[in-house]
Amino acid sequence: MSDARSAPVYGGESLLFLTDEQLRQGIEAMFFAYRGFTADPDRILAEMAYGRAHHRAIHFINRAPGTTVNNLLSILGVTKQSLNRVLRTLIADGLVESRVGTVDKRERHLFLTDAGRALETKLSDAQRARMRAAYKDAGPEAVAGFKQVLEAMMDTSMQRSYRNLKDGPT
Amino acid sequence: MSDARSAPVYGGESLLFLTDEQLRQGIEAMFFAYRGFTADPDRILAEMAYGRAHHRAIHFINRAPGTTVNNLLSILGVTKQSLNRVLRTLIADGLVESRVGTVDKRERHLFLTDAGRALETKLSDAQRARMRAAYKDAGPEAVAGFKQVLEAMMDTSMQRSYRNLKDGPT
DNA sequence: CAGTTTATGTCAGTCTTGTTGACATTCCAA
DNA sequence: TTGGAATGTCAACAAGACTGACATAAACTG
Repeated sequence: MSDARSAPVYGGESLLFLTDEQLRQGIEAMFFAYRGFTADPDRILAEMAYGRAHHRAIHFINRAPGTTVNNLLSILGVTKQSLNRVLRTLIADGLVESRVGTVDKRERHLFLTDAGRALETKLSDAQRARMRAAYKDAGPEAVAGFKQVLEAMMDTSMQRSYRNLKDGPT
Repeated sequence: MSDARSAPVYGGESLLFLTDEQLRQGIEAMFFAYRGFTADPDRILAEMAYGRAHHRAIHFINRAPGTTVNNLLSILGVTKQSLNRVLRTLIADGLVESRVGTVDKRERHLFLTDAGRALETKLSDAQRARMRAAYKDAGPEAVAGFKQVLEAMMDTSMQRSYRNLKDGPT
């Protein structure tokens, strides 16, 4: 499995793209690209007292307004205690509003305030600008491949979250 | 710039893939995929007293044996204090060897020991297995697009690091 | 050779963000 | 109605990032 010479086998098509060296390059590409991916919002967040965790919470609350803490938890993949600390500061700072559920009073439904939406836009704009440049640079076919590989890299539970957000819950 | 209706403009080809919604999907895909990307090594590392920082150091030392601390620093993009803490434990645990430079005695050249290489292989295998599955699933054309977009997402300094590792230093 | 720069390492302190444990509230079903 | 399950909160702690200050040794420069 870790054979550096892992034989490029030929079936219907060349499998040279599955050599360990190719895979290693993909791993390094992911590493470096993710740094670029987060760099711009990180710069903005650093000026305020916020971090990447705040960005993620804001992003997904914006994406699915009224979502519950539990739902957000499963999307973000952190513990509720960790998320709660972030939410507490966002609520205290008036960026997020937490409303007690009407049908189930244990649940809290989360919404961005106007100020929260303003920050979301600022962060999103920065991140999308880089994304747009990369997309434009690579072209639509490359983008299709990009998404295809990323989706195949996810756990099935994440694929479900991803598709739910993409297509809307069924 | 944050106009959700950002006009799909038509030039020589459709630019529908550059809508804010498409970019947002790409952002979320990166987020979820990166979790999958790190999940397997993280599980292994958690069993030992190590974290993702140790993995990164081990990966790049393996990739460029004899590299100096400073060089590793610029690849990883962390502070020397942060890297030093990680290296200290890896050296103490006998996974990494630090040799004083022969031509410049200020420099320390870093190498994996046999034990270090063994761990590297274990971590790499896990990560490559997922990568291989994703690649196989998506096919060679998608993989080409995947790499193209990732590379376009990097800062130029990271692109340089990435290409150096890929093609070997000129 | 003296002074400056470079490469590395260390100590101390802080911040973000993850963790576990304990607990309060609410809902639901036996 | 009572006990368990679900939801969310608070407290304490750990990993790993950061900055700043400083020490040492070697290399370079004028």
